[in-house]
Amino acid sequence: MPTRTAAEKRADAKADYDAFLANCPSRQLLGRISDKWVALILAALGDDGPLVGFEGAGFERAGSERANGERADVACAGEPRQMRYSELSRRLAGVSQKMLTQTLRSLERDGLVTRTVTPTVPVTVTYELTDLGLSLQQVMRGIKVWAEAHMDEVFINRENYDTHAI
Amino acid sequence: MPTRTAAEKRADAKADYDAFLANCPSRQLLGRISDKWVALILAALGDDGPLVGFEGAGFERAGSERANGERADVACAGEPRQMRYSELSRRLAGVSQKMLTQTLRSLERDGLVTRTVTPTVPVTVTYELTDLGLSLQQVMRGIKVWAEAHMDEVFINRENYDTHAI
DNA sequence: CAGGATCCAGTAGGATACTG
DNA sequence: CAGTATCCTACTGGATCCTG
Repeated sequence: MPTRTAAEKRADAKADYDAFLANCPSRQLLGRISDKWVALILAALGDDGPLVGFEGAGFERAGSERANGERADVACAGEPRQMRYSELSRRLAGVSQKMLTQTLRSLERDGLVTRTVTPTVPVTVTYELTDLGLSLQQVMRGIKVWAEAHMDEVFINRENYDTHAI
Repeated sequence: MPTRTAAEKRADAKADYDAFLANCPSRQLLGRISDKWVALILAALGDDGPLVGFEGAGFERAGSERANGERADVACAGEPRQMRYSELSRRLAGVSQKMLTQTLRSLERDGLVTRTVTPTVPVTVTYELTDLGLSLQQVMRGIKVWAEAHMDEVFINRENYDTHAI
């Protein structure tokens, strides 16, 4: 059958992408997902627990208890990771609507999140990770965690660097 | 003892960093490391093998054979992940000297890589991951791999998105 | 509520030229 | 070789106003 879409042809071409190459699409994709807001959005939509052993059995979720009130807006009840625009906006403190919308659109286009519009009185829009998005979230999560975990160490290194080498 | 550096005071403050907060230093750090060039530099300095079981025993390294000459500049012999400036420059195809130098400085300052100058005739500078850098590389590697692995899927999603929703 | 549309400042980042 | 310095453009991203 001669009617094959470009997508199909690309799919079974199985090109071995290499982000080290300047013109490889994966380089561009890498640039797209290596983004602060992407990391935070994915983390927000996926922080219903560590789910380390995802493909297997028991995935325990991080106890959603944050004793000190302040922000208990995590909203991870039941079958989680499904947030409204305004929830995301509040969770990612300091994000501008432009960046939030723009990043969400990009994620939606790439098939990492789904956007669901519910025609209530004031319209309700929810975002949710797709399976693909979840797979990326698994690795992106690590970056955020790493940053939070090694902040102190980095601080000390910076101080050394700045004072020692003037 | 009253003589405690700011670094020390910060260290045992053990603040629970949260990148979701706008003013948290970890947010800034997250922004810094969520970078295409950071990902590629770390990957280049660390691609001496999968080293999944790093802390444990046998780490097999990816066979450093690239039959077709062209670029055999991977230079992962012996005790690997130690690259010269020019090697990195060649490996990260398309990177400008400015971005390469700038990113390397930043990584050095944060204690992720070490910079070693050997006063040969034309000076020789090598970069190497620190333990801290290696720990980050372990997670950053996943992003590059993910991008390369899911490129096709993303392509299809984009096509659907673009055609379906005009 | 969930954005779309603009405007505009800041900076990321490439190109080029020069140096120890 | 491994940068530094400078210039300049383009895009990032915030602020603001507007709409269904």
